Amino acid sequence: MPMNWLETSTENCTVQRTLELVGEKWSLLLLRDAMNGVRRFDDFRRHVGLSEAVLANRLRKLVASGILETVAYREPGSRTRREYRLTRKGWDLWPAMIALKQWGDRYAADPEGPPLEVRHADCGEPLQAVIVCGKDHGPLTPPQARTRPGPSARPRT
Amino acid sequence: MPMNWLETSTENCTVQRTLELVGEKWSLLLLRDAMNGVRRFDDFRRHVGLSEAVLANRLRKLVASGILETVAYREPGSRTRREYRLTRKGWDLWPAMIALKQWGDRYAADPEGPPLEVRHADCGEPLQAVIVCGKDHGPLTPPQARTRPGPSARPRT
DNA sequence: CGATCTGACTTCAGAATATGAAGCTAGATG
DNA sequence: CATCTAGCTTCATATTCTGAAGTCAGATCG
Repeated sequence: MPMNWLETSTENCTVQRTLELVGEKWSLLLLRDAMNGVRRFDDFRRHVGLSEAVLANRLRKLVASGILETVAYREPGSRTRREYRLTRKGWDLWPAMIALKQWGDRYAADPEGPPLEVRHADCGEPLQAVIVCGKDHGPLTPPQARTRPGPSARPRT
Repeated sequence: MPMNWLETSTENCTVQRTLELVGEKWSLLLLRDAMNGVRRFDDFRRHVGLSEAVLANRLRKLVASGILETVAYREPGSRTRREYRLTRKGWDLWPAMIALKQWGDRYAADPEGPPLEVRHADCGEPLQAVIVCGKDHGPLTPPQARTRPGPSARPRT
């Protein structure tokens, strides 16, 4: 069992594995749009602004990993088509998306603010991503966290 | 002012701007390592496992955007060198990192668990990324959020 | 004082990935 | 049965990444 992070193999790092699924160029932007209700190939293509070849690849990959699923739909006067919807697994990336948006709102927004606001439906206050612990202590800051090797920590080869 | 997301320009989207800074391949993995105490060029290179050319580019970009800063250090018997440390702005990506790790811990970990554990120093409970609102209602789920165009929303051209 | 070592890069050729445009396909519709 | 369209594929070109080799400057060694 490695004693510190530099000696620990990153082969089974869960951040790394997450990024292998959603960390490619465009993937998180597709999920941003999906979380805002976009579902169709052409809407993704035009709104996100990526090439069709890459879009088809990314959607395939997100479906294969269970983050999106295809659902048949039919508009009157058109044939059956498939749209892409977030699964539970996909929606579980919502806190990460809000956390990225929150950072961008603070450090990268236009002076007037962000182009999209996400608020609590009940009270109208803006959302925040915070870190708490299993006993609801928090919000926590990095110095309040303790990091240790986990059960699958293996030494770097 | 656009009425819905599909008609809204993504040019000033804060998620997109965040990903332009940290969404390239390797960037978030470098920040993962930085948050775990890695500071030196060669340690990043060996532990993260990317090429030196790309590492130099990424570090330059992260320093240019104020996420990392270089600090001179000197080990006895060596010349002065520079190490890379997270700034406040860089540490503010911590909730996003924890949120990505949390998703990976749930959906992409080895059966035994993750190779790294992050717990509350005081009570030992694992950390969680949760979404709350400014009045501390929460944790919130996607259906409890309301999304609207923000102050800088512009129509798509 | 010249030779060697080391950490931190830079350069470069070849491989992988993205872009933009054109083409294909299968069910409507006229 | 010819045309239209959303949803892909294919392909040539451009960008980005990889792996290896080379550069540089300030130690230390002999």
